[in-house]
Amino acid sequence: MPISDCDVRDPRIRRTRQLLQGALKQLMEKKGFDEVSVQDITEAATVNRATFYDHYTDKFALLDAMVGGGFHKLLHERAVRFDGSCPSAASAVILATCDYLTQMETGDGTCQRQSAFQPLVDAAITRAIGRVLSDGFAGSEDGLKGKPDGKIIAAAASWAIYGAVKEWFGSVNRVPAEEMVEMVLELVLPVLSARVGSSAVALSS
Amino acid sequence: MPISDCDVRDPRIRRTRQLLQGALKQLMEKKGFDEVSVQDITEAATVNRATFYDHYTDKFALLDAMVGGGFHKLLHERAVRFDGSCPSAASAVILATCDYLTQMETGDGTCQRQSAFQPLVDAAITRAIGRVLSDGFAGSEDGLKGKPDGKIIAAAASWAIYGAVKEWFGSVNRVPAEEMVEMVLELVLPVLSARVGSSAVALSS
DNA sequence: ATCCATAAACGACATTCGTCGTCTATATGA
DNA sequence: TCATATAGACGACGAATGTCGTTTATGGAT
Repeated sequence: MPISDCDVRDPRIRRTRQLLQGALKQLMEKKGFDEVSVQDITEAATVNRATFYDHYTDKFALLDAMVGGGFHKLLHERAVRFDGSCPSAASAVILATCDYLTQMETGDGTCQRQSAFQPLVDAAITRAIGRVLSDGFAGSEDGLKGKPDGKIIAAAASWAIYGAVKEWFGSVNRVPAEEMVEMVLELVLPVLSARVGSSAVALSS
Repeated sequence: MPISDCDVRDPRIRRTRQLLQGALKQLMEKKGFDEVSVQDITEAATVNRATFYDHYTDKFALLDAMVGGGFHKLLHERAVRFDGSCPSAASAVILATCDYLTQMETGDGTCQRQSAFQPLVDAAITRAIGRVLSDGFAGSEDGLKGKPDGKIIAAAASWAIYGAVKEWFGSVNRVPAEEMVEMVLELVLPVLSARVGSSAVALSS
């Protein structure tokens, strides 16, 4: 009984997925991700274990959906949109990334040092950032000679943003997020402007 | 019987790990990563299953070590070193990334569409790139006011490089690697130069 | 050549995983 | 309201996982 398509209109599907994601989120407040079994999740969600596999291939897929969905929701709540060029929209994306990582922080040091957890989170968030940026580069699909197209730029920029923010987040004595946003923006703006930029970027020291 | 420290000098340890990595690599030429069980690996490696867990917490950790080690080996073979500034060393890193992703390509469409595989690979390679770049920024640990320090820049740059190359690799009708290297270099150079760069980067169109 | 530390082999264990078929409950449209 | 399609519950299954404790074999140092 695999779920037919991706018919999110059916309230039963939404309900079950919400329950599963909620259960995982709740369980992760006390345990590490890989100490949580699918049984634990379905038990806490009052959902049959077999039903879990109707929705997600494994708990990694659930985590992915949860993180990606959560970050996307945050962007939506803040009405963040990237208009293709650069100005404050990029800042909003960067700040959202900082905030999301911060809000995801677990209580004490029982934190995540597992094998697959962090990479999954990284991938989910990076993908979400990439979508926002890609959407910004919508119409201008110009594949001009030698110029990187929008997809490459969006990929480079989104990964750069996340990499920088992750590094910031992992550092001791974190600088305030607003300050970090400025630094990252400074780093990433030239990347986002590369569609029209000159090839040799001369920087004054 | 967990392995004492990380005493790679003991030939027994090196032998076992090499066997395990070789077995996984070999098995992945025919099966997808998540279709390979730990049993399969240890069987092919003629290593006891319990011994596997003396070396790696799970097969994800093995994959991580394999990919990270492989990429690091490639860089070492090519004597790639990043001297802190920018010139052709960055190109070498980018090209190596292109080549490594290409060489990792599996035969046919039985490819990797699993949940945790790609993120793990991404993380391992990104980390390896980050190490090279970080090493380049060794001595100059200047935390000047408002300026991003070397770690942030290295993180942003390494993630940007990998994100761009990954996008390139996933695209249909791939442009030649050399051409890609140029594009990525153009995108990333301003990031790498940010330590001394001015805050407002004006680009002529 | 001998001794000691330690890696690897081995068997066994409870637990979890992923999948299956069947039956019940619920949503949607006529 | 009723019919139908489909999601969820349930029980069961073989396989894989992760962890033991014990025994054997190997490497390095004296």
